[in-house]
Amino acid sequence: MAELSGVNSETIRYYEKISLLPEPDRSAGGHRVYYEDDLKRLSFIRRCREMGFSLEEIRGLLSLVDGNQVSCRRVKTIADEHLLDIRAKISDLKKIEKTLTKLSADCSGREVPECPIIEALHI
Amino acid sequence: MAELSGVNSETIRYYEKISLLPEPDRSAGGHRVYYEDDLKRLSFIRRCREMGFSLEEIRGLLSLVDGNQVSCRRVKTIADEHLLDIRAKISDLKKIEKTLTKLSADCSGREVPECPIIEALHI
DNA sequence: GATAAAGCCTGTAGTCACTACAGGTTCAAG
DNA sequence: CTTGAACCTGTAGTGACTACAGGCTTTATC
Repeated sequence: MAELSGVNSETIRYYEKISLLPEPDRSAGGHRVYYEDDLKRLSFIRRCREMGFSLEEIRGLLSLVDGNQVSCRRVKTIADEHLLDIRAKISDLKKIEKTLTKLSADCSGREVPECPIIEALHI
Repeated sequence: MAELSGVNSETIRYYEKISLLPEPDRSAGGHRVYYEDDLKRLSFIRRCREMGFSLEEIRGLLSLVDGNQVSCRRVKTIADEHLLDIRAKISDLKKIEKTLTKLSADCSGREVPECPIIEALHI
C-alpha cells in the first residue's frame, strides 16, 4: 500500500497508531492486509496533507465521512478556515521575501568583514 | 531579558541549553544575570527567526560573528539559500491556495450530504 | 524441501523549536 | 519581615513524521 499510495510504510503504521486508519486484517503470519477501501482512505489523507490540512483537520473530515454525516456546510467551513490560514502564511512569507531580497541586494557578497545583512539584523 | 527581547523566558533557557546563548553570570542566589551584549545577541536571534532562519542557520551566522570571521560572501550565501527556500514555500502555498479556492467555490455550503470538496479529495 | 534475500513486524527514540508543567528557591516591594 | 511574583531545574509533551534495533514472514530460486 505504501507503493500504491505514495505514503511511506512507517507513516501508514503511524496513521494506524493514531487511529486515522483502522486496524487492518492480518495474514496468518501477522502481516497487514489491505483492501481497495484502505487505499482510498489513505489517498484521501495524502491529498488532504498535500493541501496543507493538519492531521486533526483530516480527522475531522474523516469523522464526517465515517459517520455518513458529510454536510457541505461543515466541510466548507473547515476548508475556508484552512484557506484563511494558507493566505496568512503566504502574506507572512511575502513580507519575509521582500525584506530578505532587499537585504541581499544591499550585500556585496565580497570577501570583506562588514556585512549589511548582519548589521541590519544585529542593530 | 524576556520582556526586553520579546522572547519567552523558557525559550531563552532553551537557547542556552543548545548553546546558542552563552551561559550567563549568576546572582548569589543562582538567578541568571544578563548584560547589554546578551540582549543584542538574543535580539539578533529573534530577528533571524522572524526571517524564518532555522536555529542551525542562525548558529552558522553566529559562529561567523563569534569567530570575527564575518564575511559578506558567506553571509550572502546563507541568506540567498534561505531566500530560495522561502520562494519555494510561497509558490507551493500559492498552488494550494488556488486549488482550495476553486474547491471552495464549487461547494454550495448548504446542508446537503454531497460535497464536491470531499469528492475531489476522495476520487 | 532448503535457502536466501527482501520485506514485514514491534517498540523505542530522535527530529525541530519550542511549551508546559511540578516542585522548589530567591528576589524586591511594602 | 513578610508576601507574592518571578526565578530555578528537570522532565515530558507537541506535530508529523523518520530511523533505527532486533526479530519474524514471505517469496523466489534451486
